[in-house]
Amino acid sequence: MARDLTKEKVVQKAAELANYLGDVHQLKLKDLAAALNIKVPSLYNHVKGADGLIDALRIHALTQLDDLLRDAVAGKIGDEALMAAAQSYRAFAHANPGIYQLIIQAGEPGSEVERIGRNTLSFLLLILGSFGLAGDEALHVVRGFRSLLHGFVSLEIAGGFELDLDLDQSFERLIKDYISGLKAVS
Amino acid sequence: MARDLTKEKVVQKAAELANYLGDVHQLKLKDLAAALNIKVPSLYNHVKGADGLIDALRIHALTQLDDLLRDAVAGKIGDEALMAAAQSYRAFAHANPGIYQLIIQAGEPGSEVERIGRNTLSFLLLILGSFGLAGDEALHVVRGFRSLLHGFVSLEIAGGFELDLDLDQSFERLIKDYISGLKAVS
DNA sequence: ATTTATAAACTAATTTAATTAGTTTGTCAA
DNA sequence: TTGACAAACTAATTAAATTAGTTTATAAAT
Repeated sequence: MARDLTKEKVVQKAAELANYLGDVHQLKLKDLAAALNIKVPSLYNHVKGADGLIDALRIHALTQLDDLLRDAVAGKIGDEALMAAAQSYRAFAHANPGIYQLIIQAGEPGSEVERIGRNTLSFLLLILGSFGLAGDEALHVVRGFRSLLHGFVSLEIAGGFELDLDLDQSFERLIKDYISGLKAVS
Repeated sequence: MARDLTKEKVVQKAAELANYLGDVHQLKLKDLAAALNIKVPSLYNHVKGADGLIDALRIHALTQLDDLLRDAVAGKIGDEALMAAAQSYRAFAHANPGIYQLIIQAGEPGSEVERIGRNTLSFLLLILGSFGLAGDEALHVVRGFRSLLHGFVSLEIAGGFELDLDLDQSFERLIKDYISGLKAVS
């Protein structure tokens, strides 16, 4: 019965379904198995149960985000690089509403998740370097920047912004205000 | 068997346990019932099952946050009011790591949750008014401010900031940068 | 061509959690 | 003292995840 199902295909399908549902925790192994035309226990040949699936999805999401950021920022520096990073971060969240939430959990020391996280962090530091920031200064600002991005998109995805007011404008305004704040201080 | 157990006591105990566990979804009805010395089905006399409990905890959290903000800001205006609001928001999150996450979900139109949310929003608008912002301008900035706050504290609670670098400093820096950004534009 | 090893499927059974149905029992008010 | 009700209970059901043990298709080795 060795079919052509792989771990990658399982995770890919899980991501699709989770994004369709809008929340990864609404996806049940029963639904995933059905979508793959197998029985639930057969999933255990590919992922370590529900928890293992979540882990795999987290790695999937972090990898994809890292790729998107690097593509979006390529060739840009300073304000333009920061804005491009911000826009692609938000685009990633919109395209992945169901699994987005998985990216905020820190990885265990030594884990794959931690490795990818550090990778993305060092890339962000590179951008801030082009912006004129370094050392602890830059680390504080990376935290701030991540907070902005995560806060906005997670509120957006959760439906936390109720008013009838353009979200693109709110987002751009937020990033611009923050960037000009960075300049005001330095 | 009419004991002196009330819905308030059930919700209060649930909040304690959830905050102790650090994630409301790790709290099982079995554990809550045990802590209250009753059997699981008896919980249904007080809350509408697991979902009803979550709703009640959300209202509990939103109400508490609204109170804390009003207390913290009382008598302050401008920069000082914004900073006080930010610090008390973060303090709320630290004191309520398990149920904090519940506050970001928007309420159904007409619901209690929506009512409290609007209340807090109008209070924040009041602060921004003292800061010199009004209209759509102010609404965009409220969104930005909420994003900052939520982003920072949720990353913090989830362990998303891995580096050995003072978090209080990162937070204060973030708020200050943003405020000076607001001034730079206006 | 046949055997053998293995990966990946399966069925069946168990565990945990939430829920529903129906029953019992204190307390309070008529 | 009786009757109503709220709040507890037991027992049974449903849903989901997991584990154990079995079967089977493919692919490599004789």
